[in-house]
Amino acid sequence: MPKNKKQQVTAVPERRGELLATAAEVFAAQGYNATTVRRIADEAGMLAGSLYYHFDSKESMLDEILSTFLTELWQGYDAVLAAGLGPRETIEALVTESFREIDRHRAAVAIYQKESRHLAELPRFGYLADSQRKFEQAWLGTLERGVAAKAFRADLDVRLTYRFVRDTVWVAASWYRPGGQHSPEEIARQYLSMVLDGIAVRE
Amino acid sequence: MPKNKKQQVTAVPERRGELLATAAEVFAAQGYNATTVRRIADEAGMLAGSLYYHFDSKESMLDEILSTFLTELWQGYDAVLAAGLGPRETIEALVTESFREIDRHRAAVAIYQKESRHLAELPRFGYLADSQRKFEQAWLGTLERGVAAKAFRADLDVRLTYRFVRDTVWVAASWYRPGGQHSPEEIARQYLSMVLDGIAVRE
DNA sequence: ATCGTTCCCTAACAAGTGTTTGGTAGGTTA
DNA sequence: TAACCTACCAAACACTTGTTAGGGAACGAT
Repeated sequence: MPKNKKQQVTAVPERRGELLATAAEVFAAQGYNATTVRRIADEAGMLAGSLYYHFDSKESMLDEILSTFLTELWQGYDAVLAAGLGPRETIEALVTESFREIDRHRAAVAIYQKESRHLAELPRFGYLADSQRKFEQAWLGTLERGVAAKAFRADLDVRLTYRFVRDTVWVAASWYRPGGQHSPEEIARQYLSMVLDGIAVRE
Repeated sequence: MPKNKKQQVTAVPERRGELLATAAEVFAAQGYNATTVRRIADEAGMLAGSLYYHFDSKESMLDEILSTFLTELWQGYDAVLAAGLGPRETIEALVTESFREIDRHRAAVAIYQKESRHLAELPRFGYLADSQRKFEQAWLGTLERGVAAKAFRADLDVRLTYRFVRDTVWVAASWYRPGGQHSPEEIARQYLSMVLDGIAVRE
């Protein structure tokens, strides 16, 4: 029977979270493969070997960063999808939620963008592929629902539109800086205005 | 005085181009740092050391791939910008040209997307930063010109719009496959329709 | 005082990295 | 035939990589 330490009452030991945060920053800035554990340790003010007191391996750090992010992301998404909104409102809510996630997990999103494609092939990161499927289902389904309900144009290739929308939202993690000029909600508003109504002036 | 061999009459020795193409494919698929020269040599049917008959270093392969791509890109862009088109037509032409470049240099574009941010800090790859500045100037300038001419909406943050447009165009390299269902021109048409007019149905 | 736990350091390991050196088969030229 | 060039191989180099083993300082609990 495991003993309940005082520190373990908080879900994750504090130091562990700090180390994951700095690791995520370095991974995001330099790329996972280009990042050495010595670099992470440097940034954390310790030596490379000491990281292995907290983590099994470099890969398990990456794993924990990505899975933590995806878990939180789907909490938000599932709440939106379960709300029974119309297609346009669902898209608006998904976009807004996405920019909020970027605000909270900027580094993790950047890593996900760069590495998920080839990571998904590894058995350990199979949940990345699962998540991507759920993702496509949610967005594509909502777009198709919108076309059927005549809320969205029928003359656009819906799969192409899905890709454009998906990519534009998430790639924002590469330039977004928390505490910057625009709040996540403001960015979402601008983005939705562009995608829904276009940037051209209407005659 | 260097002798002019028959084979050197063609600007670049053929074998060199083949090797660069396979290197670009592997770089794009696995990332530059995650790619070993042994893997590239494998793919080319030779041994790692043999690559150094053709190239100075792994980095110089990357350099040649990216600079070749950017040179061709700017040939196309400069032609568009010099044509004296209106803002909307300029955007349309830039987008179309961009998707054509993706069609021709898919691997190079994918590499550029993934690696340019941290590569630009290296002196050797300073031209990446230069290119990015020119790029911003061309797109942002055209958008501002369009707002002034009342071709584009004035209530959108033009810098935010620039980022969205830029990213969505280039990130297409990550899913685009030459010879697929859509031609570059068709993709450009759909994309422009979305960005200019929006996906919502107008009342 | 002793024990156990937490958290880190020192020092090394084996595997993999980009790169170099010397050699050589085969074709072309003189 | 002899010299030369092209394009590769074979084998090694120095270095970096992720990871491990053993140890020890701090500290609260017993």
